[in-house]
Amino acid sequence: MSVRVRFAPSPTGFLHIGGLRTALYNFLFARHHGGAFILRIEDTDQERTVPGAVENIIDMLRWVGLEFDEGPHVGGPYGPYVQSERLELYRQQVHILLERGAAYYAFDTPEELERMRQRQRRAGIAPKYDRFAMRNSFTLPSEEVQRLLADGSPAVVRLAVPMDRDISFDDLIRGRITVHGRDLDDQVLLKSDGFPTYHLANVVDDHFMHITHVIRGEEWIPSTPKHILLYEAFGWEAPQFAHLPLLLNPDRSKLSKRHGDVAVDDFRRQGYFPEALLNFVALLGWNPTADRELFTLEELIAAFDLTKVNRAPAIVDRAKLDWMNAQYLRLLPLDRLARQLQPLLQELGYPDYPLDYLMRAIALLRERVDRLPEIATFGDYLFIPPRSYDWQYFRAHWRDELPQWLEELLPVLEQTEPFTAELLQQQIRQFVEHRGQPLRALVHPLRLILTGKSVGAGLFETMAVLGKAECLRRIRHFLTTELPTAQLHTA
RNA sequence: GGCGCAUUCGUCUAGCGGUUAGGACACCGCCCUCUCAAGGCGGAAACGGGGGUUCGACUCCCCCAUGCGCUACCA
Repeated sequence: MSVRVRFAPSPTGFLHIGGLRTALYNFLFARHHGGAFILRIEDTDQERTVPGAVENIIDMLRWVGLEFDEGPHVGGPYGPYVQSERLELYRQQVHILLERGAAYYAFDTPEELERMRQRQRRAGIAPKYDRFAMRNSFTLPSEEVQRLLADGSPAVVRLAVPMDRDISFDDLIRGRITVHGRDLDDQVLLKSDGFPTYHLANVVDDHFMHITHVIRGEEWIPSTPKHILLYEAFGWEAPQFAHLPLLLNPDRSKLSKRHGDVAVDDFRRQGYFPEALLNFVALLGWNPTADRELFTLEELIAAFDLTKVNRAPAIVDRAKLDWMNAQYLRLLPLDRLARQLQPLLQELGYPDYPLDYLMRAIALLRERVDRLPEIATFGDYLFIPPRSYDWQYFRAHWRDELPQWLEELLPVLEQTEPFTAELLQQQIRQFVEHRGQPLRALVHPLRLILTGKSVGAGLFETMAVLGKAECLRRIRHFLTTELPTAQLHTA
C-alpha cells in the first residue's frame, strides 16, 4: 500500500513554525516513500475559526516549496478536504457507533457538567465524565432518550470507553504506549451543534482518505488511545502513528507569540529565505548526519527517516536561524537576490538601480549581514549619499592635512581608469606613500566621507561599486558642505 | 490531583555496552586585515540523581527529581 500522509491544521491562526515543521516532516516522509501529501482543514470549531487562516497556511507552505498532492485548493479523489463540508459523513458514521454500543447520547447541560467537575475536584478525584451519574443513554429509560431526541433537546454523542482494559499503540518514534481505559474520558464525538469533535472527524477522515501514517504533534499522544478505540469500533485498520516532539520557547514553555516571532509570515517579512527556514526547522528534532548543517530539500527527502526523529522537545534558537540564513545569503544566485532586493529598495524610497548594480552591491555586502533586507540598511550608502556621518570615527582619524590631501586626491581619482578596486588600491597606496603616510591615514577618512560609517566592505571594493562619478561627487560635497561641521567636531 | 511523554555542552544534536563523549550555533582568545564581517587556528562547555543488570554503562531495567503535554460540546 502506498504511503499517504496528511497535514491537518485547524484554521485558528496563521501558520507558525511548529506547524511548518509538522507539515515538513509529513512532506519529507511522503516524498521519501513516493507517497501522497494531503492537506485537510479541520474547521470543526466554528467559534475559533479565523478568517484568512486557510489561505495563509496554503500560501506559506507554497512559499517554502511544500506543494500538496490533494487538498481543498487542488482537489483530489477523496474530497472535500474541509471538515465543515463533510458533516453528513460524520453523522452517518456516528450512527454506526451508536448502533454498536460504542457510543451513547448524553443530554447534560454545560452547567450540569461544571457541577460534576466541581464535585469531583472537591472529592479529590480526576475530573472525568461520570457515565452513571449524568443524564444519558445509560441512566435514562430508552423512552426518555427517544423523547428528548424527538424533542430536539440539545444532545451530544459520547464515546463509551471500556473501563476494564489497557489500550495500546505502537508509536513509530516512541515505541509502545499504553493507557488504561479508566484514565480515559468518555470523549464527546458529536457536539450538540451537529459538528464532530476533532477525535471523530480525524479518525473518520483518515480512514476514508486512506491515510497510512499519522504524523502529528506530541500533544496528541494522550488522545490517541481514544482514536484507537474508534478504529476498533468501526472495524477499521488504524494507521501508523508518529508523534513529533514539541517546539519550545527559549524558556522551555510551549512555543508562543509572546517570546517573539513564531508565524512563518513574520520570518518571510523579515527577509529570511524559505530554504533557510526549512533547513533550520528540519533540523529541529532530527538530523541526517552529525557533520553537516546545510541540506537542500532533495537531500532532506532522500535522508528522511521518521524513526530517527528525536523524542525530546526542541527550543527554537534564533541565533542559529540567523546563521543559517546567512549561509544561504552567500549561496543563493545574485540575480535572484537582486530581484528580491529591488522592491525593498523601492519601499525605502531609494532611486531605481539596474539589476547588475544591485548584484554588485549584494556581492559586496552579503558576507557582512544575515538577511537580505539588511543590505538596504547596513549598506544604505550604496543607494543614496550618506545622510549623516559617524563623527566619532572621523575625529579618531582626523589630520589637519586631510582637506589638502583630499583636494589633491580628486584629480588622481579622476584619472583612475578603469575604476576598479585593484587600480584604486594601487593609486591610493602610491598617493599616501608619496606623502610618507600609511594607507590607513586616508582609508578611514575616505570611508567616512563615502559611506558615513565606520564599518563596511573593503574601501576600494566599495569605491568601485559606487563608481567614479559618485565617489568624486561625495568627496566634493564633503569638502564644500560637511567639512566646516567636521572641523567643528574635531575642535 | 490523575494520566502520559521526555531528560548528552547555554542551544540544536551524534552516540545505539568498551569513544580522549564527536559536530554545529552562540561565547572567549589568536591569526589574517583599511574598518566591520567572512575565513583559519585554538579554548571553555554536557551524559539530572540513586539503585540495579553486566567483566564493563551515556547506552539496558527500576525508582526519584525536574520539565513539558493532556486532563473542554478547542484542536
